[in-house]
Amino acid sequence: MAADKNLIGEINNNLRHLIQLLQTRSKKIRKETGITGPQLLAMKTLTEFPDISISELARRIYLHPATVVGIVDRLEGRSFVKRRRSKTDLRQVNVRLTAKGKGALQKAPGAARAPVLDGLETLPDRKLKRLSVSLAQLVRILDLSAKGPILKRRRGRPRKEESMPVKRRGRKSS
Amino acid sequence: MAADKNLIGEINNNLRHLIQLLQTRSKKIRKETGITGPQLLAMKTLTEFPDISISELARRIYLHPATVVGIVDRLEGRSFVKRRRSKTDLRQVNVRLTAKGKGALQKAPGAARAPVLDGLETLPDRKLKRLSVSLAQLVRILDLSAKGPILKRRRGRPRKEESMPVKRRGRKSS
DNA sequence: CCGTGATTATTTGTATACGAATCTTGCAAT
DNA sequence: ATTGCAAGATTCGTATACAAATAATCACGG
Repeated sequence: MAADKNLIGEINNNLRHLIQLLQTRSKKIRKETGITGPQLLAMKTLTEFPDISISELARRIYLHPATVVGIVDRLEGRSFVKRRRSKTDLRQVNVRLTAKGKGALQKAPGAARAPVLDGLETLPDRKLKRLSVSLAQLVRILDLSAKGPILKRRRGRPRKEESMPVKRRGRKSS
Repeated sequence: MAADKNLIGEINNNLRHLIQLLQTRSKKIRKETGITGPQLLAMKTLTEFPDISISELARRIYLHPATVVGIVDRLEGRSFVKRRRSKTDLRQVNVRLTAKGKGALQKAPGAARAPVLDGLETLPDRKLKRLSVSLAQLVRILDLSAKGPILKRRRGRPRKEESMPVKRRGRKSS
């Protein structure tokens, strides 16, 4: 068994398995809390960065804006978050947690608050560090491979806006 | 910055990012080959293990049988695979690649054939080994945490069956 | 032989998840 | 000002992905 091939194949396999485990985990959290993993992640992010736009939220949780629209739709449907059209830039829509949303977050059990890492705390620091480094390396490699030789610079500027009701736009309103 | 919290948070973050990168990768493969990542994975698995049941295929690629049904549906729709009801166990449905499916696999570019690891080969063996070990560790921890204290033994027995046309069953046929 | 529970594939329902198209708004160059 | 292009949010279409329910079959005990 060629060492290289097997190593890479094993990594591949473990990645598949890993993703499936995280998926199952999300389902379990949903059964326990009524909130899915991505929804929880979005709300957690909104705790840390209140009132950010859809796009910025998407960037922070590594999702496509179109995906985040759906997640926010569902959260808003349950009154966990609220949308507001930005005053300074009418294209943007800002999202923020409601009191009900904050309450739901607090009621979520520990497993939900730390979306991944139940057993990780039992690992010695050394292995934890190694895991972190390896993951970062993997991400970096995939990232470069994805973006190719191009490297895009992005400057973020602070934003401040206030309220305003939100009217949907886009291709078609039902 | 508390070392522990940050490490775990970073791992979490990198996992998110990693999943998104793999997702994007799958889409790119689809544009290039017309076949998605999971479909490709299923076909690759069928190359290695021809004529296995839906359940076994699902186990091998770490997916829920219900998910695999959809994937096989689409592959069968394009005549890349074929379903056959097992003769020895009428509950099972076996899947195998067609000539067209094999051809499509061969035509898939290198990136598609190694679903993840373009840049990985450039890594020195030492780092590769560390990555593999860390991933395995992570998977093991999540797996245990998912299954809890219970450990289920599964014995797989070999299966051999032959042809037969497939008629759909289940809740309702359209 | 007959019932009972387990196994297998499927369907249904719901939630991600992304790309492409679209509309609105912002911004800069002419 | 006008034109044109970029950025933001949304919709649509498609593909994962899983749990629960369902139907068929199997394996087994009596």
